[in-house]
Amino acid sequence: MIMGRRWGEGRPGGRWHGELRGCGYRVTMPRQVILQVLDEAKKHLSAEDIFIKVHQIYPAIGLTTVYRTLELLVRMGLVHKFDFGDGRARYELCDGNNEMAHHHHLICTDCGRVIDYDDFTEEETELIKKTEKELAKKYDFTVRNHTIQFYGLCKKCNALKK
Amino acid sequence: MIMGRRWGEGRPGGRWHGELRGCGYRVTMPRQVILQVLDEAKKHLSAEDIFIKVHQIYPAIGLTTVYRTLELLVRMGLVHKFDFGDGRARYELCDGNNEMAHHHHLICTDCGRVIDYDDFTEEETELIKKTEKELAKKYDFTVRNHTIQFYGLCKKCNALKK
DNA sequence: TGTGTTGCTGGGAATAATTATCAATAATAA
DNA sequence: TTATTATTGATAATTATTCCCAGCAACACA
Ligand SMILES: [Mn+2]
Ligand SMILES: [Mn+2]
Ligand SMILES: [Zn+2]
Ligand SMILES: [Zn+2]
Repeated sequence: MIMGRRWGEGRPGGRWHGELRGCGYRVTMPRQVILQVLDEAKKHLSAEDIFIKVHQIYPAIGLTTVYRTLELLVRMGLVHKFDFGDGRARYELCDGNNEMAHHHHLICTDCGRVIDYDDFTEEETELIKKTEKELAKKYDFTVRNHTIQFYGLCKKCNALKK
Repeated sequence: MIMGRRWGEGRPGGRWHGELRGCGYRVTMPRQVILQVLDEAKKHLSAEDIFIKVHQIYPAIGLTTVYRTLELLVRMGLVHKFDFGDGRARYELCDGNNEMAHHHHLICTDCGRVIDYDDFTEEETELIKKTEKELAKKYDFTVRNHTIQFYGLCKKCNALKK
């Protein structure tokens, strides 16, 4: 007797089968490929970036579906949506078991460069956890995630100012 | 002999005379009124909110000028620009000597409610300062300010889920 | 206190990201 | 396999923000 294997298991985008079904959503090709693209991405992508990458794997994809799916994944808490101030949203898979660890951002207000930053000190991680707990208690607010962004001037723009 | 008083001094929007002139900018009515409105605001306003309020004081104002001025003030570091994920930017006067102290945000991903949060512990404030210093050194990045936002479910939406 | 320079403004048009519509399609339960 | 209905994709619509440019006004310098 062969052990049953759930559909999509082992396939790049099929890893999230359980997550989707668990929330009562259907496991469709667009959803799988979008998740696969997000998973393989090493940096924050815009909706259009994602559309282009998905299109190479699954040409039938529509831009609307990309937006719709991203919104869904954000609601599900699987994806982070960021705004770096350039008029388009960026998306990153939340740190699960995968590549991209949770990180914060340094954003240059001059040239728009974004630096990912994830080598937190023990102290930092600890304090954030503690703060979240306190906020939860004080405001009766269930914290699901957070964004921390530092704005200023990057190395290059700093030099240019002098 | 009467002590000279700089133009606009004492007037609500004239408080920033020095800031503007110091950067080589002209002190115009739109700029003064926009700053006055931001100063009197108790909460984060959208560009349109600001336009409407300014319009009551200075009806000749144009929406374009509001956007232009806000961009200028953000570049000058006098104003904070936020994105709460509803498609429109929000603006708050940076904590100077004035009303609104520096604060962070709790954002409900369900209903969009935004809670201002500014009763930091000594520990929190300290760590942020320390982190900024470390980042400055490590990435050669001049930190000018930061945003910290916690996403999750507010009290009301939490109750509704059950 | 005039006057010239030029930074600043306002209205309207243009742009571009995101959403809404809706008939066709395909995932899932029976 | 078949029925149900969530999901999709093309297109149109929306909407925040930016561009453009002729007229205006702040202010440096008389
Ligand atoms: Mn990132
Ligand atoms: Mn606020
Ligand atoms: Zn830069
Ligand atoms: Zn809520």
